[in-house]
Amino acid sequence: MPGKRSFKELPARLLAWYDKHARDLPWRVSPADRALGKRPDPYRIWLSEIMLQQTTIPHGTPYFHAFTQRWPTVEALANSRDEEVMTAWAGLGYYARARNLLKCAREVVALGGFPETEKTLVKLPGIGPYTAGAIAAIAFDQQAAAVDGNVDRVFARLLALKGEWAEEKKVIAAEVRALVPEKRPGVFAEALMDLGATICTPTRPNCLICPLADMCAARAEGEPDTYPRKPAKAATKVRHGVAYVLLEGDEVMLVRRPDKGLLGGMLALPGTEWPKSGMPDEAPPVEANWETIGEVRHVFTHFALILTVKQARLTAKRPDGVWTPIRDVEGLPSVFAKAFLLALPEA
DNA sequence: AATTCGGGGAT
DNA sequence: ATCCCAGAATT
Repeated sequence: MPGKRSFKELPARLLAWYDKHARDLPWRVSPADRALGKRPDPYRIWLSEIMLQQTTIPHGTPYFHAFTQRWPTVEALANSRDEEVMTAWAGLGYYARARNLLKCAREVVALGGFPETEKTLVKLPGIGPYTAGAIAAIAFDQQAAAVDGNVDRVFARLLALKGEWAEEKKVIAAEVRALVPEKRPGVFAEALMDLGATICTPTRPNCLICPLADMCAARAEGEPDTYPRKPAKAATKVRHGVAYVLLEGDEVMLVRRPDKGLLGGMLALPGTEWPKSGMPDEAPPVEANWETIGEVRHVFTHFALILTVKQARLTAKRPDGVWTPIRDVEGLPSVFAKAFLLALPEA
């Protein structure tokens, strides 16, 4: 049995591959343009990294365009009202990211610009180990590692890691840190992610065209797609709730959810709690002639929700709501957007 | 170390 | 149905 594989040639091999096969993404500077001295805009790199946390590029990209058009600079974003940013983020999910985005923008402006090192970046709200490394490397050419889900998968296979996944991830982080080249560390970060996204894919990796195939222990074993070996996830349970569409004239009553917890800080339809078991036992927000207009099924990370939607027309507005003309409703998270659509199918 | 936190697309 | 996605913050 040979000893631990050497990845001495890995960085050069990977960079050569990337020079030819880099994905063209809106926030990126291509390897060719980098060679001409062009540098990415730290604001755009930061924004894209936050938006793409646990989010696919097809889903995040339209939001990236909308944000950069509306807020071209971190100063513009920092000066925006919280509600505008939450509305623009609606539908993208993980709304703590949007709250932290604004906090971070304001801290960055107070600092006079983005800090340039991993150590300082990671102190900012919404920036964790991955994002700090990615920004430091990609935007500031720091010799930092950016270990995302792609990179975890690539190295789980290169090393054929079979142990407990939480421990193996630490092994991977150390391995990647040791491999980051002095020159073009940002390009190296992008290249590793692209390899995972386009060749070393979760299912059916295309080892035949992989530039690292000869270094890959999982490839040598013959079943690379069985890596990484992650623990099984718990089954998602079902919860029930009721959402209310209160109409008065041509306006609907919305509410602003508190900053903490699920859908924190977002606009919503008023409704019951969603108890972990059983049916909600709360009374409707007002006495009215409630009509059940449908049911929405929506899957969150930890549970599935069956939301009964009831509608009533009032003759006087409740004072504690955010009354909004029906045609102007925007900024609802997906579950409430679906529910509202039941009431206003033409909207 | 485990849990919370969204949403949509691919398989 | 299950897994995955340029993960971070909280408990």
